[in-house]
Amino acid sequence: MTTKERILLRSLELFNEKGERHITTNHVAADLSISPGNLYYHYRSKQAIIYEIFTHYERLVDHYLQLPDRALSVQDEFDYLDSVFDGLWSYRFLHRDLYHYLDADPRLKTEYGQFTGRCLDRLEEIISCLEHSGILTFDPRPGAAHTTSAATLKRTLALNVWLVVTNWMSFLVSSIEVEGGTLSIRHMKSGIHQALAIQEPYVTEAYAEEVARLAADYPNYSSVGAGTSKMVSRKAQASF
Amino acid sequence: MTTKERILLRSLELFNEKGERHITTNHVAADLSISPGNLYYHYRSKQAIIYEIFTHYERLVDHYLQLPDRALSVQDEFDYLDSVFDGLWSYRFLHRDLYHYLDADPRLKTEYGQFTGRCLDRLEEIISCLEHSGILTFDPRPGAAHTTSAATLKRTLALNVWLVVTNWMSFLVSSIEVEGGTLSIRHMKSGIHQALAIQEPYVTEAYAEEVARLAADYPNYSSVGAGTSKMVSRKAQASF
DNA sequence: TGGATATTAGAGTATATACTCTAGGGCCAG
DNA sequence: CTGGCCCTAGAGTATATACTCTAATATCCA
Repeated sequence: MTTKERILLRSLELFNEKGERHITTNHVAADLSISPGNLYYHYRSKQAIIYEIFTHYERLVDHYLQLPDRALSVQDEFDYLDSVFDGLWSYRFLHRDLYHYLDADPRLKTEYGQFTGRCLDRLEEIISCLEHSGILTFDPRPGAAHTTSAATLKRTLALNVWLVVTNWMSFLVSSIEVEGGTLSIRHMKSGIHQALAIQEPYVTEAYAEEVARLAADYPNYSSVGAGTSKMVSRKAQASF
Repeated sequence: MTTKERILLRSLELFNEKGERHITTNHVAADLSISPGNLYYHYRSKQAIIYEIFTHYERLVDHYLQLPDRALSVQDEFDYLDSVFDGLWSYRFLHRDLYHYLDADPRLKTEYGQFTGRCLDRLEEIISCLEHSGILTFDPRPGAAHTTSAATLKRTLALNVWLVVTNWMSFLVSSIEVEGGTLSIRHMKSGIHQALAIQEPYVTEAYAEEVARLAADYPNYSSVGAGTSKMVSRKAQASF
């Protein structure tokens, strides 16, 4: 592995572990037992390192969201969610300070905006494929409210899934008291249930059971961490 | 207004406008035409200022989410969403660096975790009230998939609404190219549609129309900003 | 081999910024 | 008055940190 690659990789690891704000370029250099000058020979700024990490992240997620050349199964949907959560986890520092990075680098802001757009398009296509496979349906059903067109519905659904998935970790951080104080990929994956819940009303009866069965393999939010005490122990104590 | 109050208020304004990272305590002091020493006489650290802003924010949102002593109307639901978005907007700098603030201040982390828990409880109660009013229903419907209990459904729904609402702004920042480059409360409010969309499948037929009518008053995401070109111009070109 | 090019070292710097310290002014109770 | 106390000024500091500069060393190719 070249020095340049080592710098990138180790930066990512340290940023994820300790937070980018706390890791100086000198830290990274020291950790790799190279000199600051050396680091700056390969990357002209800390910003440049972060930018390159972003491009890796985007490439990874683009890759994950590719559509196969066949109909989609329920398992496929789980694989999508699973791998996207993996990606988010591997680059988790990015989402902790996203606003700041976009604010500091106009080029990044533009490209990241395009990336978001691409992801939403893909998500919408995936949803359409699942509809085509008979797993989801957006046809108005008897007794159900249907004031929105199916197309709008799918676009909105895609966006909401994206919002939940990409912000699941920040929610965990702000609500959970994890044992040991550190989040793990296991906690992260509990977000799959949240994402599924959004589409649940659109799952056809024929596939409902399979979805539920596959979902059971993933850790549940309330089981995985302490949470707020009320979140865990509460049992349908709703006021009515 | 006392000097202490002026410091807090102006800090909030500057943090929101320019970003907390870019506003030093010296900036705040200079802006108020007071000395740094004076500022530190009232607040022993920048952290302390931020902490106090947090408590104001939490008090405000707690206030917004109070349950009235009567049945809830559709209008009430819109009022909830509307005012929470107002709150998020007024304290928007908090959500830009949330992770960092919680990381830097354990006391804040604990209290914010409790705050999140409270909000989710309130949201769940509101949802239950709306169900009681006949606006929402979680009864299994013919032809619909129903593998989850109504109680779990409501809790999950509350959390998803919370996720979408609290992260709507960060999505806007990362996707929209706003005219003039600055986000406004108007952009923010377009998130109401997103939040509503999550509960849409549970709206009873009797109230669907009223919900749609009231929603029409709020700006739509695609109309309010340029967005990614594809987001705007695309017209149901889904692949099937 | 020898010269050019790529890489590395590491001390050093410029700047930002949160915060301190001392001194003094205004105000009010006694 | 006057002594004490809340408030304010403002110069100053300690520290962090992104980045530079020069010189030395490795590597590669003719």
